[in-house]
Amino acid sequence: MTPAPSPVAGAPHPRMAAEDRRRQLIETAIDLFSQKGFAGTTTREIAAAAGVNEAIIFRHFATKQDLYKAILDYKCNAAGSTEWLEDLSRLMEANDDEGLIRSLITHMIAFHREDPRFQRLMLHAALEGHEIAIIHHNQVKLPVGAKLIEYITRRQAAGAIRPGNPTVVLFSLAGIPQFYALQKYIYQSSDFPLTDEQVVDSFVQILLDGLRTSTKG
Amino acid sequence: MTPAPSPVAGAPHPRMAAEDRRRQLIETAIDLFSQKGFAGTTTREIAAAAGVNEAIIFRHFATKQDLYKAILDYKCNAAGSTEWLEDLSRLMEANDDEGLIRSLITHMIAFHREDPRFQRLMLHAALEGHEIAIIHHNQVKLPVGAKLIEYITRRQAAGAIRPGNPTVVLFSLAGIPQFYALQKYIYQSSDFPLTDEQVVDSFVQILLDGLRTSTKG
DNA sequence: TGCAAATAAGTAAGTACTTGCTTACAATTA
DNA sequence: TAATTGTAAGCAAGTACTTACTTATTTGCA
Repeated sequence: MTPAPSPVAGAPHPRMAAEDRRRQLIETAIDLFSQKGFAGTTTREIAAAAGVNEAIIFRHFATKQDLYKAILDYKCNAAGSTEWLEDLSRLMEANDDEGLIRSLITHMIAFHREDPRFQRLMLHAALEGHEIAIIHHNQVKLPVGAKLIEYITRRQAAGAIRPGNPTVVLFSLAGIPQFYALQKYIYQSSDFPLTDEQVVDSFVQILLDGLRTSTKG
Repeated sequence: MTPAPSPVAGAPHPRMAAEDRRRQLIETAIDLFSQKGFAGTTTREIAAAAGVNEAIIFRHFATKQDLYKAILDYKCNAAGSTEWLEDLSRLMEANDDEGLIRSLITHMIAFHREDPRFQRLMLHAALEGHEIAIIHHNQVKLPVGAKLIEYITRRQAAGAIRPGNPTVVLFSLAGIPQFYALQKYIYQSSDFPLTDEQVVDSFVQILLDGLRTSTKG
């Protein structure tokens, strides 16, 4: 039983096991789709980048669209986002506002830092109105958002968070790290001197002061 | 001197004056590029949407890229963003933190509400790494950002804004309205019950409390 | 174990169609 | 007439996808 060769793009070894080849094609596709979008990437390019003939793409995936959708399954099965959800739940039960804000910001930034290709891909998909963006939105963002809205509402009732529409509070909470991560990891418009940890600390302080019941009148 | 017919897509009248036709093609191109991206839009589609033969696109624009770039000139010449810059400068001179935050947020949201097509287009361009996104970034966002950084630094020295890296403060300031506008006007993921004015009020309060020198030891 | 048969991974060279862009020519206005 | 706006038809190159066929690996059975 020989160990399967690691699915590296452009590896010299031909004749790969089907599962490995499939993974390699998906990885290569993520690379290219995330850089140039779905319409901007050709199956020929993907094949060339993977170092195989174009036909084998269509042996593993019926259509280009199928390869596109397979990316989502591949990433969702590999994602360890369930641990994070449990983390959030624990902090919510403890009414730990600061811990919750910190965890949310930290993870939102970490997602972009650790997998900017996937985030880029999802942005492309969302802009082009592709199905996979909607699926991802409904499976990941909506549930988290709903839990947070619930928590915010409860904490508002307890007088710990400023009153007002809880969605507005959520937008403030999510907007800051999202914008930061976009600028730093997706557009890479400016190299930024501070580490993510330092930035997170500042964001947490700003949001804590901003979101808690006003100390002024 | 007959009044030029308004450049409406699919207008029944052929034989348009060159300048009008040019404008109409640009408007139509904005529509399609903003929906499907540059690579995802064909010149044939643009011609069909404009109700003319494909060849006349290339009479007015040497290449598809040229039409793409012309959009930027067209929009920049029509933009009334200079007034806004003067508005910002005035508020900065007066050290009016609240007024400045409100103006920034209001205008960032208004840009998306009033011209979501252009914002979508720029998002596409930024993701695909097109030149026009860099030009727009350098001509619009960088100058405003630099002015704001300058202001924040000054107000930090005066003890009015919390200390720390001014770019972090700017990210908080810009991130919230940007995220809100993206969700509401670009992705249209959820219809939102509150008006922009109400949302702006909340954002201003949150940011004022969050950004001013901490009231708590 | 040895080894042919079955299975699956690979390719070269196409398919029908679409792409951005061009050319030759007709209609409209000055 | 002279200039300009328009179009029909098509080009070479590229698109997603197929086909016919070759090669390697696994498997069933002596």
